[in-house]
Amino acid sequence: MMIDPLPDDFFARATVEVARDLLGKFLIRRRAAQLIIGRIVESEAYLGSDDPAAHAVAGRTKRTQALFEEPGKAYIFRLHGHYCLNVVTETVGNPSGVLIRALEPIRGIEFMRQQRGESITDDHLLTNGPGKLCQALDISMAHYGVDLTDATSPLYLAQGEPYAFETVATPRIGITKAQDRLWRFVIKNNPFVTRTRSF
DNA sequence: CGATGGATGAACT
DNA sequence: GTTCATCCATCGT
Repeated sequence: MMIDPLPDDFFARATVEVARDLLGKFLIRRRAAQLIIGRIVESEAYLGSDDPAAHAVAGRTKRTQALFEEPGKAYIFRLHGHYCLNVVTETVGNPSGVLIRALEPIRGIEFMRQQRGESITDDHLLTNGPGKLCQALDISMAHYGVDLTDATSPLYLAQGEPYAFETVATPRIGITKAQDRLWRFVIKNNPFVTRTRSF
């Protein structure tokens, strides 16, 4: 049950709602016989229109191609030498998505340590950032456009197990435009969220 | 074809 | 609090 994938219609909704509802869900990386699992504890919504901070403002390019495809697909981009993972939302042609910013390691933590480097001794640092979690789960451009609603994919999203928490909305991190919009969502008091930056 | 600039992370003071 | 290594798609020439 906890590894049943989320259905298509979970993602074919308003992006801000999907971002908030993804908190507590499981991100699952299938590698051979092993499942690497993290609980989503931080997310951000990026809208296809009226959002100056979103990649969608660049229009349909080779980089943003996946954003224009079906909701539930993976949109991955490279930034400063790191990968970042998004889930496509809304409808085909509406280039919206949710950035997965932090995970709480659930299963496969030894694999995550190997991926992140043996110098990482504090488990809180394994997956508390969009680039870190991609490194920890071995997510790369090989997963660009994969179906995150399919349990046979190397990467997908699942309901997870029951988990009670409070949600907090804050401004998004690392952007210079539209900083007034409270489209970052975190699980209150969860130690695996990213540190907030100052500007 | 060179320049630019990030939805970052790590290592500093 | 700060700096800086990082990569490549995109854009200007």
